[in-house]
Amino acid sequence: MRTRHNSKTQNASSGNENAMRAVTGSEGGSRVGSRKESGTLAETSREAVGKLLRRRANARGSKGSEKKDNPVGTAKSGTKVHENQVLDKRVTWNDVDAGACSKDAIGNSSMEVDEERIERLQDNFLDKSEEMDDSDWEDGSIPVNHSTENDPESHIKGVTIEFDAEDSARRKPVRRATAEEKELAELVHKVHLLCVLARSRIIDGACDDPLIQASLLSLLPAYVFKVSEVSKLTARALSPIVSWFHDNFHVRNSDSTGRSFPSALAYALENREGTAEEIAALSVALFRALKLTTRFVSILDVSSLKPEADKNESSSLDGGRSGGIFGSPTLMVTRPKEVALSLDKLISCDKKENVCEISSRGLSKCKNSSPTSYNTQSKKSAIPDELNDRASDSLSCDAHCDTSEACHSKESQGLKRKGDLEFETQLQMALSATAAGNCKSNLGSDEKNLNSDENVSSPFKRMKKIENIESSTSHEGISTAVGSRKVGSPLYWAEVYCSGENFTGKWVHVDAANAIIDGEQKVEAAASACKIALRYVVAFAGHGAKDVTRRYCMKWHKIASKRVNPAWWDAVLAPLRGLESGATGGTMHMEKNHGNSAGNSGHNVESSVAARSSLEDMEMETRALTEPLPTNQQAYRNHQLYAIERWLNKYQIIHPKGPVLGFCSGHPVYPRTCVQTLKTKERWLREALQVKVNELPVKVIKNSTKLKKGQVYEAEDHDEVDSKGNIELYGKWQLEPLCLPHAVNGIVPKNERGQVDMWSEKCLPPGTVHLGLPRIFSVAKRLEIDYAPAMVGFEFRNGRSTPVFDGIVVCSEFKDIILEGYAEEEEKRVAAEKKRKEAQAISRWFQLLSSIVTRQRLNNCYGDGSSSQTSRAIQNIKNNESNLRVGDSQDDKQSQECPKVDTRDAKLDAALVAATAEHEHEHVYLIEDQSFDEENSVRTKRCHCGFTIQVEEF
DNA sequence: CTGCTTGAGCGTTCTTTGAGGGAT
DNA sequence: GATCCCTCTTTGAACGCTCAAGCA
Repeated sequence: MRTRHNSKTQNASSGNENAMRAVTGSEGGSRVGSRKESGTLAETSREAVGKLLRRRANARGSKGSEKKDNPVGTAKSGTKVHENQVLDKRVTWNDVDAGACSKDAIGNSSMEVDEERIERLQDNFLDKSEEMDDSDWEDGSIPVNHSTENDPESHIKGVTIEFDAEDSARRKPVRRATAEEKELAELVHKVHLLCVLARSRIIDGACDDPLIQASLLSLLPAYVFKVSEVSKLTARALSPIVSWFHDNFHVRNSDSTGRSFPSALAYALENREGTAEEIAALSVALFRALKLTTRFVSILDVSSLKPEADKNESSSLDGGRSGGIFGSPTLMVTRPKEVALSLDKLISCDKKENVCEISSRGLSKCKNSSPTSYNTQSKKSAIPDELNDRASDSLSCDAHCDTSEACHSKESQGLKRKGDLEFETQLQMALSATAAGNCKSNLGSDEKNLNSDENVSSPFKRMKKIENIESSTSHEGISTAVGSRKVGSPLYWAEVYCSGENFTGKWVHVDAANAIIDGEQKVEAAASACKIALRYVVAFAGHGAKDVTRRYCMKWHKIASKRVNPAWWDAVLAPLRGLESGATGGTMHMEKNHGNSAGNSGHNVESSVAARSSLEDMEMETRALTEPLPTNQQAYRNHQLYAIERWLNKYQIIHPKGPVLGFCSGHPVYPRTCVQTLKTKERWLREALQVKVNELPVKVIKNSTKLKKGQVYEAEDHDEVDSKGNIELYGKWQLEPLCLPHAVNGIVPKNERGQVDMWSEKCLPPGTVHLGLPRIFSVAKRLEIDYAPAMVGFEFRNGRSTPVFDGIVVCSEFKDIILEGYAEEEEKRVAAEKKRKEAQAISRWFQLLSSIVTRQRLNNCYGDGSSSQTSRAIQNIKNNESNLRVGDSQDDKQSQECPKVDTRDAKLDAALVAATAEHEHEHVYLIEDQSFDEENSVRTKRCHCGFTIQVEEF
């Protein structure tokens, strides 16, 4: 009885009604039910739910096969049941939604569900439900909603569907993003990118605020000032200032005060604590105040370029973030509950030589000896305090600082959020991946390692346990990993130009908030641990920007596909790049240093800036060209640098076969530059290239296209299936420039079809010209000059491809003659065309006037009420005509209702209106009232009512 | 958990050179 | 009878890219 269409209508039109009814037990759905042929929706739902419950009771354990061997009824009834499930799902979601307003209805006050998210889920579901087949319906257990147990009817009406996660995952319909969705995602990505770029420029601008800088300088102890006096700045020299900054400024739980960024920065400075963004900005401001060439660097964490990516994330990850671009960590209003957990753990274990560690001793000393820093934190909530403690402890690499203890300490205050656990696990993983074994010296014993191993697993297990607990309560089908993602992630830092590094100078990564110097290699791992896509790392200075992703990204091939079209991105950054290089190169400090370091006083500022910029570009280029070989084969499919033969497509080949750069799963890896594209002879011809004599095809592939009937017969007759069934391909190295036969004796060399294929100008036979003019072939024909139609391509018309011609090809010597002839011909043609049009116009006028006269005569003879309509129509035509001649700008409606005439006499106007309205007036054109304009051959006839008509006389 | 293989879905690219019937 | 002009059935198959599932 009911069809899918029915279901959709209900979903779309009465979802809320269903929800209300389900929750409150009201009769809100009766209107919907009345649309059905028999039974209300409620009844149908009840019946279906009952069936479902029976089915589950009878056939539990055969979820997958339920559809096939439905024990209840026919396929039709199966559809019916599924449909009710759909309705019930909506009911449940709406329950949740409604529950946000009236918790008592649900009785589950602990349920924290983002309404927006639910709406999106509903929308997604509605969208998808339209596309789903019957096979896509999911089964689910249906416990009675206890919240409504007071209502006797609600046992059935208020139904909660318990989603079987495993089942739904297994049977999740494969739905791929459409082109439209992809386009939308790309647009959102671009807009988001621009927004975040603009935001970062604002931050960068705020870092230049002289007041902020002066305030920071006033706080600075004398010993730190030395850094500004160093002639050849090195990363190590930055250590004291970074240490001081780290001790005095803290990342705190953000509050959305809604301040503008500059005032928020001032506020953060005053309180010596702020968001990660603010603290990073303050560090940049401090460095700039010390006349260090400094950039503000940010990971532009924007919405995904792919439509599905965000959806997947949203369904499984951070609910707060998942709301598209607005949930991003680079919010205009900072997100709540940001935890100041940091990368401190990472640095503590990194013993890399070029990393300047901040001594934990110094920190603890500072903690103990300077109570001011604690005083400033007195306003903080307990959690950030504890987290700071934890972070500090971890920094000191103390045995007591491990995550397990953090867990335990946290545990003592109640259950830790699953998100925090997840994050810690991720951080642990990143830590172990990036700095495995580096802690040995501090930890001192294997026991510690064992401990740490245990600790890695411990929160993980715990998290799973919590997951189980939460899923068992099954109050919400949505992941509760809220806030787990991108917390404490490295999103902002500074880059300080150190002229004393690397002989030529170097931009050094400085994350003052986390007390990390020169930790550029750790950014990727840390970002990965925090599930941040490291797609765009942009450095800002002087309101300009430069993409420095290459410096922080070791696996470019992984992110290249996640970045926007490079041409667009380059165009966006083009105007900013100049500003940035201008700002980072023009300081006195730099000039002095460069002069000293280069030891060449002849260098001026501009050249040094250019040199610095190009050196950095070279550095990043070098990184691009020296990317390590991927270890998995898939990565070679579209790798920009490397290729393996296996992933080439049918028109590609490795030539020459060398050098072999390495091996991946036994496959030799070649440079991508060795990949050559092959084409057929005909295809090369289009590029004005021909295969050299005696060259054999480098590759032969099967022609899989089906031959037409005639061709098949022909092929069979001549036994040429093999020769025709293969496609011979040639490489570029087998080619030479196209050498077409020269035109001789005014004869154009043609192909077998008697034409010239004009794929490009290069395809033109020597001694000929292409005249791409319409109808020019007739001139050549008339002048008896040899020519060939110029075919410029194909187009599909009426289901088949047809050649497209554009003019002709003739020998050069006839070009002028033909063009002259063409000009004459065109002149004649234009004249003839004009003549024809005039004749046509005369003919049409004659027809029109004859018609009018005839109608008028008939009207005079036989006119009565019946003809009034025609008469009115003629009248209107006349009136409009007269209006047009007057050039009145009034609109049509007005001209029809209140026709204007040549004369402005109001009385006549009124008379005309009256006459027109009553259709009783008959115009009379007296000869003495007529005038004739000889110049234009126009005769103007006037009626005594004021109506005029102009007639063209020939 | 990661990487590989395989299969499927979807979008893009490539293909490619009339015939018949009515009017003039 | 020759020639011109208009309309008809407005492709569809292969390939490449991407993703998900299954497996090791």
